[in-house]
Amino acid sequence: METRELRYFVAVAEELHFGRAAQRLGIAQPPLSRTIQQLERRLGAALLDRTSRTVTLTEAGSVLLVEGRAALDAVEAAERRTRRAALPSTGRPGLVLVTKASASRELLANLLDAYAAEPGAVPVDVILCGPGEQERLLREGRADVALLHRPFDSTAGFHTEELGAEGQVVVLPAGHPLTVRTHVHMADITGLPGLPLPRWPDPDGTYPPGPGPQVRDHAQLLQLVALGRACAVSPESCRAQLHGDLAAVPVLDAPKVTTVIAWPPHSRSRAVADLVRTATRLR
Amino acid sequence: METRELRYFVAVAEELHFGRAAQRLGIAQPPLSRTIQQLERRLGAALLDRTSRTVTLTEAGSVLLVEGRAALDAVEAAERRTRRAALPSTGRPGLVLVTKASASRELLANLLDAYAAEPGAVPVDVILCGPGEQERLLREGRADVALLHRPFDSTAGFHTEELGAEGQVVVLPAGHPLTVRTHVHMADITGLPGLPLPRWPDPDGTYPPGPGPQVRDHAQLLQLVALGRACAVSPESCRAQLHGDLAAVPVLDAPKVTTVIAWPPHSRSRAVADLVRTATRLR
DNA sequence: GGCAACGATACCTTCCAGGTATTGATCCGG
DNA sequence: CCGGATCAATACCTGGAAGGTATCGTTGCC
Repeated sequence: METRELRYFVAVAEELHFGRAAQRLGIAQPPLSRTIQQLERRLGAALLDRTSRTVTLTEAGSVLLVEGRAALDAVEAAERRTRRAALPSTGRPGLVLVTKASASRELLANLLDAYAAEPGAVPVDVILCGPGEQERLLREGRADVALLHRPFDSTAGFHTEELGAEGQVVVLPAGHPLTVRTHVHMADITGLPGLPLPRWPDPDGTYPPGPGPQVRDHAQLLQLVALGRACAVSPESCRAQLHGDLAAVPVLDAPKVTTVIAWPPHSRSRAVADLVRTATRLR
Repeated sequence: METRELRYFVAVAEELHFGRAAQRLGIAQPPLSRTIQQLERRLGAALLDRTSRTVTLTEAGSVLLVEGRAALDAVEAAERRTRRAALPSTGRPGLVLVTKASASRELLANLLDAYAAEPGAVPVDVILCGPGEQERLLREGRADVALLHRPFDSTAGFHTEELGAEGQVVVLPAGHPLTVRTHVHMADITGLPGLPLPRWPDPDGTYPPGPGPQVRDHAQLLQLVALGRACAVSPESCRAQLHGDLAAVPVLDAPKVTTVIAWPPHSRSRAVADLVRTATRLR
């Protein structure tokens, strides 16, 4: 199977429309039809059910959509990492680390400082991104290591080392009645009148149905809390980012949040290994 | 990047010889040279340093060798899983489970029985293979789920659930002086006169240097122990496979062996999910 | 029933993958 | 120091496949 065929199939499977898929790929529709037919013949498997009005995925087609995306990601990662490895080493980012913008500044700073002090340390670029994006960046080879937070982020398919665990707090508008408490339980905050928990986007960018405002990142969320439109359950370390309008109260029975350092399983880079070792020593 | 280019590059990188690589690929040498040149131009990176006598990998080339192999595995897995999904469901293996031939028969039997009793269970094919092969089968899409044993097997790049842990025993020829002991420590058995620990092959099939006989699987190993040519440290559960010529004594300070069930991170299969759930309930 | 939408087919053109023959560089034995 | 052997690169040719345009056949819909 060639990546060209995979790209074509994924486009059709996502659009479920040969014309639009062809347009997206920048080719005419007939060659696209033909390529998909060849692919089906070669695999000995129908991938799409087409009437002259609708296109739907067969069972085999859904499998190839999922597996094919993963394979394309892997190819893209190989290409990107190779390109990076070929850049002149002066000034090239030796390592790209990705983490959530909302993550603990302290842990990250400690890690970067400690690593920089290691013999043989290379320059580290830090990418801050919204929740859920880190895994994609790591899979696509845009980053070498990530700081993830279980159970929010999935560590699917990566090597990981745990760096630490912390409890969670509920973030409330300053002056809210609950802020006088030394601690609360989950039951105290689900269904607080006027302060629903927010909804985060699914990996595909859509929001699950239900009450609560839609948020895209942590800054947005804190803004909404300050406005009295939501409350939030967040790791303790976010307290460092709270300003006067916000208050935090520990939630005793909220799940512990584990910070892990994650990297692609076949990484052969000495820099990644050094950084991970530094991180685990920090613990 | 096309998979054809990747396959060609990997062949050259492994052979470090254009002629042999071309032969292995079943093409002539000139088109191979040209394809690699195109690839290098497109990546903007030298992958190979060639004098007219020797070929060596550049830094970027080593990166592409590792990443490219992973990408090719992913493509192959996509292809194989799609083909499987297209087979007529009557009699088709719904699930392929791979485990070491030496693994506990009991756990596997319990798991298969419990899963078969689930509503919606599909037929499960079991592949037994030598140590170290499971990860490859899983990565290449030849299997859907594996039973691995930490710390022997790496769980690199898979989702896992722990199923249980066990201690280890030393397996000795019956009648060996140590067999009268109720337990031993590692120090008692490293350097037993005439009974060295065996050497297992590396992933590439070669053996590390050193003393001790080379073994390829557990049956070989037990044979060697029975012959009085080696001793072995193995998980407790292997006792079920010992016959009269062999004896086992617990090793108190040997690392615990954890049995885990592992599956590819993007598996969307309900059957895999059901099997994993069954396995964790068994625990 | 006619029209619009949409995938498949037919047919042509271009380009590239692959083959053969050869060159050019380097190592090595004498 | 020379001649042959080795090995990658170059030159050139050919067939097939990828892509384009025009058109057909089916189907849903007003």
